[in-house]
Amino acid sequence: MLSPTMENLKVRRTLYRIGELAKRAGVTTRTIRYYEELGILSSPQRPQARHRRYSEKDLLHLERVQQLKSYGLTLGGIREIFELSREDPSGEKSRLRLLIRYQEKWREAIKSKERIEAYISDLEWHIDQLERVGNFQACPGEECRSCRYTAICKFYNDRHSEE
Amino acid sequence: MLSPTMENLKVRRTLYRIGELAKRAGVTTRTIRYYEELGILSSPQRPQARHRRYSEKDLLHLERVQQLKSYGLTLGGIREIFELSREDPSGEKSRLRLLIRYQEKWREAIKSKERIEAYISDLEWHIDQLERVGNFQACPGEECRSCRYTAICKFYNDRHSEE
DNA sequence: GTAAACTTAACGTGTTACGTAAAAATAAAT
DNA sequence: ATTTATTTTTACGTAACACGTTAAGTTTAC
Repeated sequence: MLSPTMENLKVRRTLYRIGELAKRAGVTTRTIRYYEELGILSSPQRPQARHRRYSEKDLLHLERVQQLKSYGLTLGGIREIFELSREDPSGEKSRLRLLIRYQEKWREAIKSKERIEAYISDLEWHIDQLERVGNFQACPGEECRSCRYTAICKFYNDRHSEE
Repeated sequence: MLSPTMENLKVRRTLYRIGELAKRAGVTTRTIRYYEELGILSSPQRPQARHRRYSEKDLLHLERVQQLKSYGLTLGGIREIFELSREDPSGEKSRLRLLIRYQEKWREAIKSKERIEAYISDLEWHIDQLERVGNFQACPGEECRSCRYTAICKFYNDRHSEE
């Protein structure tokens, strides 16, 4: 465990102003202030309550935001994730609540994944159709009756097999 | 092949006005007109150039829109898909162009899938942390140095192992 | 012939993720 | 001690998205 003095030196050596933090993270200062406003980045220390000063840690947080954004999360979703992280999981009860909320997010993500997998299957059907020369079928369409692949085609077939 | 007369009878028997089509598809009339405006649904026939009349086929198209929406596509993306479907793939050249564009969409979808899979892994890491009682690590954070799971942690470790 | 449904046109809404001044204060450089 | 650069807050602007909501008139159904 490092002494407080050493930690302080270490931190103080790498204090950025907002412009430099922005440059390092590849965003604008507006973005950083906006994230602070949304509660995504915590308000940094300000010597004499003036300009913001950022540490290496703040840079990491900002990069974590970029990473979560790359997953396709909105800023709202990212804030929720960060709120989870900020919760104190020391008590057994709060740890369990936290676990449950992470699991909820997991289930949501699994659903998104399933949706996109259905879309991919759909596209693959079209690609397969196109690869068999001269056998292309539009979906939905009159020509598509023999297809049992998608829900729509199934619906179409069902409706026309009545009567 | 059915005679034109029979086809006409068949079609005429199932002509909907916009309100009924909306009810059947579970949308509002505004939505239907909006889709027409965007070129997602083609303009339906209008006897004496007055009110819109929709066939069973139009209902299928509308349901196809719902399906594509359920995949997470925007209306813009759906329009693009429909534009592909409308292209005539009879010529070898246009069939190939069509194939390529579908493959582009496929690659995009695969990327989306990869993004969400990364997010799921991320969540699973957190859940795993929480399931080991008393061993929770925030990300990013001081406590997280031992983690080699995410890019951020790796970055964090790299930076602090210099010197 | 009256009520219900439809027509177009156009403005409104709420969310998202910032951009872009403006005017004043502060920090850095010389 | 200036001058210059950067940062501060406040606040209006924006552009896409997917419709909602009048409004005022027209058509269709009963």
